[in-house]
Amino acid sequence: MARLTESEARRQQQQLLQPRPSPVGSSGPEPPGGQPDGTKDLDAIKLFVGQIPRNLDEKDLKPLFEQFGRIYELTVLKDPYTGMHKGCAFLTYCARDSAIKAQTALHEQKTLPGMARPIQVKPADSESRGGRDRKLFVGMLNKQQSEEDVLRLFQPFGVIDECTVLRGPDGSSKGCAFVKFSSHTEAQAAIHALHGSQTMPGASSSLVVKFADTDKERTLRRMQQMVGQLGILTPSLTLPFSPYSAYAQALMQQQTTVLSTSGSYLSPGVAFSPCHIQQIGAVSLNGLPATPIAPASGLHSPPLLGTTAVPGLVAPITNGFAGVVPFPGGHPALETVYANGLVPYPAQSPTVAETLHPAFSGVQQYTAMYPTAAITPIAHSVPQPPPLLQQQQREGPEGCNLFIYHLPQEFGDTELTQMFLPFGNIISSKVFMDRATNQSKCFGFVSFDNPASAQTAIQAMNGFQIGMKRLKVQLKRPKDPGHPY
DNA sequence: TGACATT
Repeated sequence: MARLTESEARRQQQQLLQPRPSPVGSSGPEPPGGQPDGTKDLDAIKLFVGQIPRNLDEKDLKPLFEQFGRIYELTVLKDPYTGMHKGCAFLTYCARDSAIKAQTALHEQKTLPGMARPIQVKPADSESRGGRDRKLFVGMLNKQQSEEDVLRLFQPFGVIDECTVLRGPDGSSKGCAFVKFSSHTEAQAAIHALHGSQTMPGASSSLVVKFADTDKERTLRRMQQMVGQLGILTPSLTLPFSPYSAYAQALMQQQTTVLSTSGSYLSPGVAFSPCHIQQIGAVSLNGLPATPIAPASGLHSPPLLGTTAVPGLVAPITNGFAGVVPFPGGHPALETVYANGLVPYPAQSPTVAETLHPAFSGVQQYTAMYPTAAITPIAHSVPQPPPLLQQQQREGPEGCNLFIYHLPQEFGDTELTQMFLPFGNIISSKVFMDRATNQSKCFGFVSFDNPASAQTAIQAMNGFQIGMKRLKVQLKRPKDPGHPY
């Protein structure tokens, strides 16, 4: 009964999150009541209201709820496609207190005309899940510290709903944890008191306590890491979701594919399984100083470059790039670049940066032509260990083979592959090595299985800046420059 | 600067 209502609510909320076409006619002459009105408390609670008669819209409901305080936002849920009233709403008061009053007074207490069941008024699922309002990320823990130790550390600041130390596949701590308080205020207090307050034995810097990333932020962070680690100079690094570079876009697309392939953790209604948490942890930690990828740990041997320290399901891409990060020495400039995601170039203003990147113009065009088909093979190639290793040096059909010059010295086959993975199905990729020195010759080949992918890659990557160089990406010259006769 | 599937 109440169960049913809840799961229904969840479904409805999920539907709400799906893209919906612009409302057509049926929502009435009034603008939908979703416009935020005034300001709300930082810790305001978004309420889910269920068991509303379908003939009542926002303006009909307003008086009922207004008696508990000023309404910030009230939105009746409608079917995204039919625009049909779904019999429930989201309600946010300006004051947190009003929400509590309304819940107390109304939830299960009153039945609206025509309804078989009493009205439901309770915090929306989004209030307890997915949001970053009371969940903390804790980094720089001692790897010996267990959930109990973390609890002990955080208990003084409030009621803890959940505490999870992130662990690797072998069960060893990753030196970080999630701690969920019962309220935003408690979480905030813990941040103030604990962040940077102490350095755990064995940790490389002081304790990190911050609100956990939302899914969006996590995705963005990962994208930025990858982009940053590639040393791409792009002003979009600080502008969330600004579709600046075709490459960033491709990465985003690819990640979406990866994420949805590996499980439904993007779906707000689905609780993370411990397994997912571990995978997410492994990935999202990359940007933090505590990561296994950080130069502190044993990544200083060239053989590790690009050969994913974590040959996992979720993050071969990330790891592959991450492998490029720590340059053992001899490339201070690049190291700087990769570490902070910016190119140490005289030109760092967005304007100049843009002019440096012919490839960045026409992003929309790129987006439009980015074929869905090109994404699909990625989904296949990602979760499986890449079978690319053996099939080197295979040329694709004419028009599918790229010649790439000005590769960073450190780029190996893996990095090359991963850099071009977003654009299509790669048949082979090869960085040429000087056989005497075993050093890269800074050029290589990538072959796609279709000419469109090759063209897309050229569009996006030719002129692409990595470190101090800009890539040259062209079609490989046809095999026989002469003629068959 | 360099330059098109190598030993």
